[in-house]
Amino acid sequence: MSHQTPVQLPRGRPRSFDVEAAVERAMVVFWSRGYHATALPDLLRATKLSRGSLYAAFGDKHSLFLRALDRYIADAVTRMDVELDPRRDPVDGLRAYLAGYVDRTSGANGRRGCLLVATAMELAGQDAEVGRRIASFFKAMEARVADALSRAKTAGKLADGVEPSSAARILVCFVEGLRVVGKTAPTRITSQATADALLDRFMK
Amino acid sequence: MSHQTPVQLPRGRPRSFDVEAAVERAMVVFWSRGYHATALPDLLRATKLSRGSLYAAFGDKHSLFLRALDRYIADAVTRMDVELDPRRDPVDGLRAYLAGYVDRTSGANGRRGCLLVATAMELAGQDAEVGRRIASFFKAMEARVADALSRAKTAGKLADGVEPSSAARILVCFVEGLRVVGKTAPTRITSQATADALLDRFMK
DNA sequence: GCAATTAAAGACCAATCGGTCTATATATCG
DNA sequence: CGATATATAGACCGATTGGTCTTTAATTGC
Repeated sequence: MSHQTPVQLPRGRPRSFDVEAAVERAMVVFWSRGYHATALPDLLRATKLSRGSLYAAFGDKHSLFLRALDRYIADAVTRMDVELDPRRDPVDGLRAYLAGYVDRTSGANGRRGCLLVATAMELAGQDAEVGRRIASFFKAMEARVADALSRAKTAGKLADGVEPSSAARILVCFVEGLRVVGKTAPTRITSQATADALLDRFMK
Repeated sequence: MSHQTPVQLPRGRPRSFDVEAAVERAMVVFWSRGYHATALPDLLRATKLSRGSLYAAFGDKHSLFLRALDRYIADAVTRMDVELDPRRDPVDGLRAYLAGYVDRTSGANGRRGCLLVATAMELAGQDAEVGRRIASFFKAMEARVADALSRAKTAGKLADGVEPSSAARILVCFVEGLRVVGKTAPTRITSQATADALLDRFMK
C-alpha cells in the first residue's frame, strides 16, 4: 500500500531542458579536458544552456563536476554488474570485463582516456568529495571482480594458489594501468593479447 | 687528444642561482598540483626566483614544465637502470623494481601521486611534446622489464608459458595502475602482497 | 487576463591568468 | 673606472577565470 505524494504542480513555466542530458554533455567535456582545463564557456557550449540556467540548475562548476563524475561512475558500475553478473559464467564475465577495457584503451578510444583515472590523479588528493568517490569506486570494482573469481574458484577453474581477493586487486590495478598506458594509443591486438596473457595466469 | 674549447667567459654578473635546483623545485610543484592548477606565483615561491629571472631562464610556463617532466623521467629511468641492471640477478631486480613502486604508491607516498601518470592523463592527448615523452618512457620501461624477464627465462626461473615481452606489458600496466589506485592510499602491506602475488604467477 | 516561473542573452564583476617591461641594485670582466 | 650582464621587485598588460545580476521573452496554472 503506497500513498501518492500529492505533487504540488509548479505554477510558472516548466523546465524546458533535460537536466540529465545536460549532465551527460558536461561529463563529455570534463572527460576530454579535465576539471581545471574546462572553462565555463566550454560547458555552456556543450550543454546549450545559458549561464543563468546552468547556475540555477547546478549551483557551480564544482557541483556540476560532481554530478558528471557520479554519472560516469554509475555507468561504469552498471556495466560491471552486467559483465560480472552472478548468474553468468564467471570466466566469461571476466573475459567480457577485460575485453571492455581493451576496447576502451586501444587506439582512438585510448586517447580519449578515462574521466575517473584523470580525476583521481588531478583532484583525489586535494578534494575530499572526489577522493571518497574514487576510493569507493575502486572498492566496488574490486569486490565484483573478487566475487567473480571466487565463483570461478568454486567451479574449479582457477589455477592452483590463486587467491580471489588478491587476484582481484591485481586485475583492478591492471585495468587502471591499461587506461594510463592507453593514452599512448596502443593497438587493440596488443592490449587484448596482454589481457589474455594475464587472465591465463589465473586460470587452469 | 682533446682540445679545450676556449670558453668565452661572460663579461657581466654571473648567474647566481642553480638552474637545475630551480627545475627540481618547479617539478615538485607540478607534481603535487598538476599543470593547469599550478600558477606562476606558485612557481615563483617554490623556485625563489623573480618573474624576470624565471622567464629569462626558461622562456615560459610550458617550457619549464617540459624541463621538469624531463627531469622526472630521467630520475625514473636512472632508478630502473639500477634496479634492473643486467649484471644483477634479474629476479632480485624485478623484486626491487616492484618494491619501489609499492613504496611510492602506499599511504602518504601514494597520495602524492605520480607526475608522469598525472601528466599522461592531463596533457598527453592534447600536447604532442608531452605525448611523445610519455610514450617513450613507457617503451623504455617495458624494454627494461622485458629484458630482465628474458634473462630470468634464460636462467630457467620463469614459469612455463610465460613470454617475457607479454609479461613485461602486464607489469608496466600493473605498476601504473598501482599509481592510480595508490591515490586512495592503500596500506603498504596490501600493495606489497598484491605485487608479490603477481610476480609469483610468473615465476617457477 | 494575470500571476508565477523559467528560459536565453549578455552586461557586469572582482580576481587571477600568463607574460612583458622598467627601474634599480649588484657583480664580474678588461 | 666603465662596460657588461644578471638579479630583484613590482608595475603593468590584455585576456580569461568563475560567478552574479538584469532584462526580456516564453510558457504554464488559475
